[in-house]
Amino acid sequence: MSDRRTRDHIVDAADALFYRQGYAHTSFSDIADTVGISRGNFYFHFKTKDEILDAVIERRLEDTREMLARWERASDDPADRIRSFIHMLLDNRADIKRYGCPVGTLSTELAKLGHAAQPAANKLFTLFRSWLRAQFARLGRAADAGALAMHLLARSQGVATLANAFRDETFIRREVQEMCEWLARVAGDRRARHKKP
Amino acid sequence: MSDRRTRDHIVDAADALFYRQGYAHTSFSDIADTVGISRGNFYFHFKTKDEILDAVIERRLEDTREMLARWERASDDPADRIRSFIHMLLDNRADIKRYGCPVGTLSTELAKLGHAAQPAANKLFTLFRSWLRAQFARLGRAADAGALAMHLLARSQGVATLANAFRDETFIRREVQEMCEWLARVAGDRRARHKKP
DNA sequence: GTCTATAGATTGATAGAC
DNA sequence: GTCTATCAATCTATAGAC
Repeated sequence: MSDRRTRDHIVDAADALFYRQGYAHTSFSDIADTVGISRGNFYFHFKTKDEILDAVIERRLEDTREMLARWERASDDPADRIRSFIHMLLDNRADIKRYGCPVGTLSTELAKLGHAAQPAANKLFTLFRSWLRAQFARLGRAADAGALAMHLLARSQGVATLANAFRDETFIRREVQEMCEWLARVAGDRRARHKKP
Repeated sequence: MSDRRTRDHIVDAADALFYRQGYAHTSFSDIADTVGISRGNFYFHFKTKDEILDAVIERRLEDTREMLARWERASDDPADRIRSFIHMLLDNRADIKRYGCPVGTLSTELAKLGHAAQPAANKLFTLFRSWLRAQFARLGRAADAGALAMHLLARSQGVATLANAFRDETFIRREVQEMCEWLARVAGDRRARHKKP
C-alpha cells in the first residue's frame, strides 16, 4: 500500500503548476521542489509525466462534478444555476486575469502539443457543456439548448482570454453583467418552445 | 549585407511552427529542418530564440496592418468592415479548428511562460481592438465603441477556442451568423448616441 | 553564409543504497 | 518510501573550418 498523502501532494502541486506555467513548461524538478521531495522519489508514485497529467485531469473532473452538484443544491431554478456558472468568472477573476481559464488553456496547449490526453482534458469542457444544455432545456429552450450552452461557454472563454491578455478585471465585470442580461432575455423568450408542461 | 531570403525563410517557418506547435515546443531543429539549413547557420541570422519570436511578431503585425488596410479599401461602411473581421473566422476556419486563433493562443502561451515578448504579442490584439473601436465609433456608437470592440474580440476568441477544442467548424458558422445579427442590431440601435452629423 | 563539432544546461527516466 | 547518483536524449548556444 502506498502513501496516498505524498501522491496527493504531487497532484496538488502539479495541478497548480500546470495551470500557472503550462504543462510542457512544468518540469519534474518544479513539482518535486514544490512538494519538497527528490526527483527520484517521484517515480515511485508516477511512472511518467503523462500519468501525472492524467491524475490532474481526473482530479479536476471530480472537483468540477462536485461544484456542479453544489450549484444544483443551491437552487432548483435553472436560471439561477446558469448564473452560478457565469459568476464563476467573477469568483476566480484574480486567477483568470493572471493565468486565464484552467479548462481552456489546458485544452489549447494539449491540442498544440498533439498530446494523447487532449480528449481527456476536453471532458472538462463537455462536463460544463452537457450541464448547461440540461439547464437551458429546463428553462424551456429544449430546441436550441445545445447551441445556447456552446454560446455561453464560448463567451466565457473569450472573456477569460482577453482578461488574461489585457490583465483587465473590469472587463470581466462588464461582460458578466451582459451575460446575465442575455440570460434574462433567453429565459424570458419562450418562442423556441418545447417547454415543459 | 546579409542574405534576406534565408532570414525570411526562417521567419516564415517559425511563424507557421509557432502557430501549429506553440513557441516553447518548437525547437531550433524543427525550424532548421523546415528551412533546410543546419542549426549552426541559424545563429548567423538570429542570436537567440527570443529574437526569432520578436521577428515573427513583427511580421504578424505588418500582415495584420495590411489586412486592415485591405478591409478599409474594400468598403467605407464601418458595418461592412466589421463584417470583414467577423468573417475572418470563416475564412480561416480550417486552421482555427486545428490550431486555434494565432493571436489568442500566442498571447496565452507567452503569458503562462512569463515571457518578455508578451506585451509585444499583445500589440496584435491591440491592433484589432483599436481598429474595431474606430469602426464602432463611425457607426454612431462613440459612447461605447471601446466596450463593443472588446465584446466582439472576446466572442471571436471564444469561438476559436471551442472550435479548436471540439474540432467543430459548424459551430464557427453558427456563431458567425449570430455575430452578424448582433452587429445589425448594434448598427441599427443608435440609443447610445454621439452620432456623427 | 553555411557547415560540423561541441559545449553546457536541463529534461524525463532508471538503478540501487538505505 | 525516500534518497543519491547517474543515464541518455534534447535543448539553446558557441567556436571555428571552409
